[in-house]
Amino acid sequence: MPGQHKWRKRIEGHIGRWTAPREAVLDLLSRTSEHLSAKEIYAALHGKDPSIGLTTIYRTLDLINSLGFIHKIVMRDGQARYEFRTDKASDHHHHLICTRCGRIIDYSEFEKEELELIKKTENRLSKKYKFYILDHSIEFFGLCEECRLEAKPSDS
Amino acid sequence: MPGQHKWRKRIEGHIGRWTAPREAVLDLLSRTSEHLSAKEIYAALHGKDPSIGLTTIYRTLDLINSLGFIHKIVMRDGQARYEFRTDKASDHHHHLICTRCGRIIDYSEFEKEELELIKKTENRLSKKYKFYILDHSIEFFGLCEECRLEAKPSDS
DNA sequence: TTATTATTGAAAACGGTTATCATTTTCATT
DNA sequence: AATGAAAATGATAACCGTTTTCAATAATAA
Repeated sequence: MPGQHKWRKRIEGHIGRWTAPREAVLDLLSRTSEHLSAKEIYAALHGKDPSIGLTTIYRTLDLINSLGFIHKIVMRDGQARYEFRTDKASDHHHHLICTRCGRIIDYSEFEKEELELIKKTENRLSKKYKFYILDHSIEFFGLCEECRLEAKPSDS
Repeated sequence: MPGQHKWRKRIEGHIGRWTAPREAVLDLLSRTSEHLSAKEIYAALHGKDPSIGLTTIYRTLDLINSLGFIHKIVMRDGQARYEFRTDKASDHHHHLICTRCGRIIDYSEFEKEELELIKKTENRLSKKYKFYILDHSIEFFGLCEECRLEAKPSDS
């Protein structure tokens, strides 16, 4: 199934050998808007093809993360979650994270103002602290609607 | 040594029983500007008083974190670090994190503009996503001066 | 001082992730 | 298409930060 995915030609050839597990992981992540954990990815893929191993999921995620094709988010419980990175600039977004159920909402609204301030701040911080800034993250923590209706706030 | 610390009267009485380990952890965190891990706190305190256990460090950190006296940051490697929270509003700050050596730099400059935008964004996001926002975090990732001079960028 | 009950420390368990290593697969070269 | 060297894989064990368990200890109210 060559050329099936828009992202394939962008990624193939920059990733070592093109193997079934690597394609499967990229395919799965590219199709979902969820922020999947390694275990969740393993469960999904192992269901279809029991020959795939959890170790390879981790290795593949490491690889494509270090190459910048996905984005790794470390949750407050120490578990990592992953999301596909498109090549569109509009892909950039931040997160609302529910501290009770762990749900993650992406938002990319208000980007212009935010981006402007971020850039300005980056410049200033770079100079002042002689820090070479490569990336940033903005996260809001709180309760999603469902959890707010049910619950007492959890820890943070 | 009662009343020795400014923070003591703020905290004592909201923390269950006032025990030696709890005072020691609070004391240590209040004296440093570093972002210590549980292990580092354990090493420091166990050195002076070998009767203190790592378990208690974790439990104490959990307790005072959930009471809001310290702030817990989960690093990208999954390890948590903790910093004391003063009662001053000026305490609020964000982080520059070196992805190579793990060094954390606090910054609180440019807070006015940032805070303004954050508040506005919070309001909009709260409404749009019906999300009750309790906290936020802004982090910049990159290389500190020392690491930039030496190294090839690491993963992120 | 005593009784009650929270807190503690040691050890074992836990959960996500990483290292080990023998086997399998890819792919450039025939 | 067949070969072979190197890369990638999967099962297992190890790792490491954190949490649970449980009997012993210490803090507070009476």
